[in-house]
Amino acid sequence: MNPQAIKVACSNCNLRELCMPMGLKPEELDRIDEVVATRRKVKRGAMLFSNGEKFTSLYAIRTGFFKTCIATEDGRDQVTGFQMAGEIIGLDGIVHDHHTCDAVALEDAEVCVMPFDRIEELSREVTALQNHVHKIMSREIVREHGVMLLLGSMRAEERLAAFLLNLVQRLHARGFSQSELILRMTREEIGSYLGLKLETVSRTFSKFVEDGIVEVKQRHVRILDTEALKRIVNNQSCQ
Amino acid sequence: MNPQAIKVACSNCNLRELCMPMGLKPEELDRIDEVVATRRKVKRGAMLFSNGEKFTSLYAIRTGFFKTCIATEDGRDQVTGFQMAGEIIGLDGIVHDHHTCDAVALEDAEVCVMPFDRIEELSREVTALQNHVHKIMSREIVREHGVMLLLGSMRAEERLAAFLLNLVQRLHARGFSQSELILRMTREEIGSYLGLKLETVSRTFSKFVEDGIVEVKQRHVRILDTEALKRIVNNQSCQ
DNA sequence: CGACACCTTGAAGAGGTTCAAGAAATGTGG
DNA sequence: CCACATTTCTTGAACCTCTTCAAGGTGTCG
Repeated sequence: MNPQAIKVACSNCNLRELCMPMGLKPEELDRIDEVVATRRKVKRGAMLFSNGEKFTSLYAIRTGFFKTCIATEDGRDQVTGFQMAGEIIGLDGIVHDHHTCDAVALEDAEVCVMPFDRIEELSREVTALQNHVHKIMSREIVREHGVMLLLGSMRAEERLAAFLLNLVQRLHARGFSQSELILRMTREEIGSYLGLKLETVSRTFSKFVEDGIVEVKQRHVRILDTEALKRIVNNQSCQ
Repeated sequence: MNPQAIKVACSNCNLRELCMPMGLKPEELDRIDEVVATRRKVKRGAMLFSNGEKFTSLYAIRTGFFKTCIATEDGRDQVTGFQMAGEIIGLDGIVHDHHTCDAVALEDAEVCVMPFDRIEELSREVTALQNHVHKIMSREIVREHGVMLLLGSMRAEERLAAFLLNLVQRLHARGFSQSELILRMTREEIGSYLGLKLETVSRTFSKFVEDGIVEVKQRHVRILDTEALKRIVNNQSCQ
């Protein structure tokens, strides 16, 4: 895999508002361009980085779809997130200068490589960038709180409903449909993320179909009743 | 509750190595002292900050023990972490300038108040501080990955074993016993953190006692067989 | 077109929850 | 300092959700 060395600019990237700070002065914007060293293509199924690998850079996803996951010696495996265009990946590597999870492309993808030392250097000078980096990390912490809530207190239907709502919401923010989506991951990967077995994911999809909440044809999902999904997530059981 | 305004210095704090960067030059150390504005005492049961509250500062725990938790409108509740001396709390607030969880003192506590704008300002000048802030946030992200693995793939015994090992390990790093600890939280709070009901936590403790792995008298726990706990966490099931 | 990966569905079983009752510890006010 | 109220913890029994095991179906890619 040869990392393709295409020099590119954030300043005319249409994802800028997703992965970079907004409201920059022109001269700051020029400096931000220095953050992105190169772009790199990652084939479906290939790893962007893997557990144990030396940490050098954060990556902004330009196109494609990733999963991050951790695997333990004893064979356990946990998907810790799914990432799409405009999202930043690789934050786990900062603490120990080595990555602690794998990032796998679930479809052909392209990322902007942002060497972290350059980010640190530049964010000492451009306050907006510094603040942006902090917010990105904090956002990831808050997102994970949400996943903990899901894994710790929700039942299968609630988990899958929350998962679908979260996916369409993020896709919608990127200009895609509010009601239709194509899953880039397998039932098993969804299950891993949601703390369920793939059979349970499949059964729960089937139940949603029976109830007229969604249409499912393999990985193609059409949401027929968003409100019903929201009710499933918010209502019931409590504690 | 009157926030006690005692001006203090990191430079002679024995927790420095836990919450501040190491290997600073003397002049940098002096500057770091500027980060801590005041200290604040928090009574057992009181909140350091709460969901929705304006974010202004990070807090370094000097003494005492906290839990952080999120509560949803529909009555769900999830403990997202337990924090002890030397740990930093409040990172969730950075993204939206408001806290998204509650931080509750589980015993009388004292924290160092570190206004975040001051942290940002200073970390533009002191590279070691900048790097330290990044590492702290990344560490929290990695910790949460571990919790996701626990919640997503472990059974009750494995969760409790992992929980106990994590607690003693952190306590030991602070000079306490490797084998004895006092739980500062209730069974219900442990359960919330581990995605279990309090009865299950209680039963699992009882099982560990039967198996001669620990001694439990209410909140006082003595670990008799650390290796057994490790085996419980690492071995079995897989998939 | 055939091999392989992925998905669905059924039936049985296990692990954890729920409900309930009682015991132990803790805190409070007289 | 003791009595009482309250919180916390333990344990049992029934139940339920999700998992496990198994088999067959569907889709995809070389």
